[in-house]
Amino acid sequence: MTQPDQLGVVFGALADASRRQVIGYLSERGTATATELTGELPMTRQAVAKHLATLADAGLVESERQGRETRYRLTQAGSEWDDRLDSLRRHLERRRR
Amino acid sequence: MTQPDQLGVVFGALADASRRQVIGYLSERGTATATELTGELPMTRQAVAKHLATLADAGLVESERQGRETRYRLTQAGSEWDDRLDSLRRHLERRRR
DNA sequence: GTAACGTGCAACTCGAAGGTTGCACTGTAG
DNA sequence: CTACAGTGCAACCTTCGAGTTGCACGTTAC
Repeated sequence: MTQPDQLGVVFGALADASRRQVIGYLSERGTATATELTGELPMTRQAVAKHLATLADAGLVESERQGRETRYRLTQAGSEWDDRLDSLRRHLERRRR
Repeated sequence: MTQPDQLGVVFGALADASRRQVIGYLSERGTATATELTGELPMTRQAVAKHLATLADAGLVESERQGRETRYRLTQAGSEWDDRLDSLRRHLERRRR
């Protein structure tokens, strides 16, 4: 248990609904800044920035600074998880009825 | 965000390495009691029991009391996740090299 | 009946997670 | 050059999660 536990970090990142929402948003829009995302979530910019940092730690998101703004986008792993999340949601829908 | 968030509960349950270990163990053995599992993990029986409760809340595990012991086993959803975890681990292995 | 086993419940500690505010810094627009 | 937009950093608060100990209760064995 003293090992990195990559899987745990990823699941931990995906456990939060706000972060999954960010993934969905980035999947639609391609890229976004923390400030832009703040308009979509009921929290401050700094809170959003923390979520983005968590997603980045999990390797689901990457950032690039352009001038005075920092743009975030999904990594390959992040896109894959966006797809898996869709599948899972459909799976749950089916099971529930 | 005030909704049940099933997915969040499941991911939260899977985020812990000990709990993923329990899932693997139940997948191999079929069933186990909290006391049995305590032999496999570096923690007390009560801690294991809490993990099992978390897994049960997520719908990954179910329990049945038989006399003085309570036996746990994977639900259908739990078995599916055991498979997905295997796939994910292989996926990560490939990506890493 | 009594002793031992397996469990469940409650109270507690400790650290991390999610969120906030305040401020300093760096670009860009006039 | 000045003002403002966009960040990043740090301190703080509060809640939750993981783990512990202690104890009471039902079940099996002798």
